[in-house]
Amino acid sequence: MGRGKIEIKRIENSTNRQVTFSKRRNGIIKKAREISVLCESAVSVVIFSSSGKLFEYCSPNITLPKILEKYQTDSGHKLWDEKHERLSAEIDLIKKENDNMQIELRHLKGEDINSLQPKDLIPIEDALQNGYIKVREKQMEIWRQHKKNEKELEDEHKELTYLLHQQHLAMTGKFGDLELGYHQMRGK
Amino acid sequence: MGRGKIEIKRIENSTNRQVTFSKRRNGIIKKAREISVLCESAVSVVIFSSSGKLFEYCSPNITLPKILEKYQTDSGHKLWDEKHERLSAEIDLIKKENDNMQIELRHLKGEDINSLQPKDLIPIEDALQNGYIKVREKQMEIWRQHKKNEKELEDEHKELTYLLHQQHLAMTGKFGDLELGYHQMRGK
DNA sequence: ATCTATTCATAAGA
DNA sequence: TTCTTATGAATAGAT
Repeated sequence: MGRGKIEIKRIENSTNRQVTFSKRRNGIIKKAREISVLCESAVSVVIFSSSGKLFEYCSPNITLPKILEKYQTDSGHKLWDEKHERLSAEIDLIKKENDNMQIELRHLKGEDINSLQPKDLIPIEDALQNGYIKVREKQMEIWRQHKKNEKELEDEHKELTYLLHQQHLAMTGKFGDLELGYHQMRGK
Repeated sequence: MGRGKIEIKRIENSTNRQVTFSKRRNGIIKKAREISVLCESAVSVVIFSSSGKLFEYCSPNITLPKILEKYQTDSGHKLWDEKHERLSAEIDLIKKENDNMQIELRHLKGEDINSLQPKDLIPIEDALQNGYIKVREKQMEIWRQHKKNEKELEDEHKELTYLLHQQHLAMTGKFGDLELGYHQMRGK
């Protein structure tokens, strides 16, 4: 297609190569656009020139990430590196952990236990008893602490009342003396 | 380029569309191969037919992941980083869920309850009691079922024993008669 | 699939 | 780069 047929091998003349690149690149992208419209297909074209310049085409109504995601699932080839897999693996792991805990939690709440065997019920029962004992112990401890505080407060209150009374007595006594003296003086 | 010019718009005839797709797809991939050789450029073409079938071309001496990595750095567009972020966010979410469940579980087991307030202990206590009741109920149910089966088996056993006895009596009776007759004959 | 009349893409030249 | 144009390639429609 041109003034002469060319062999498909690297074009040695750099200028020629660049010109041909430019023309053919446009050609490919035009063709890509056409096929995506004519045949409503999703097309992605990514081209780097030998000098490293980037050119791309992607069908409308879709994005390159979406195309590549589909590419991955369809082809089975991994595009996103280990990091992606590590993350996915971690998610799987945590989800599994999650499920196990969910089950354990539900069992402790007495849910979904119909499918359990008697021997599976025993550790659940034990755990519940154990937990109950510990929670009760804690509540008792709090109660005792509360009582103790109350007692201390009461004692302190008594002490203060007593001191106040003593002080009152002392002061009354003094005032009594003063008043007494005063009246005595007046009376005299 | 064909027997007639065509407008660049969706080909309505499904068969035509498929044929055209096949021809043009080959054309594009051929062109891609040619430009990558002629101009030593890196080219990636990914095409999905409207039916979802995947076709691809990638220049030799390079891989799609490499092209896409370069694409990311050159274009600044995120292809999979976005996905990574989504995965990371998902991990965080699940981990949080996990932690909450872990805490709930530990509380139900009577662990880490020192920091709890009395009012926080109450729902835990309730849950433990509730769970315990349900587990005990289940155990009782199993026990009852077990007893019932045992009873049925016993009854059946009695029935069989009885039948066997009856049969035995009947047979002994017959043999007895025979033996009696025999001895009577011998004795005679 | 294969054929072939046409249109299209493009190599070389300006 | 862009335009021109001769020529080979691609392909639409038919078989």
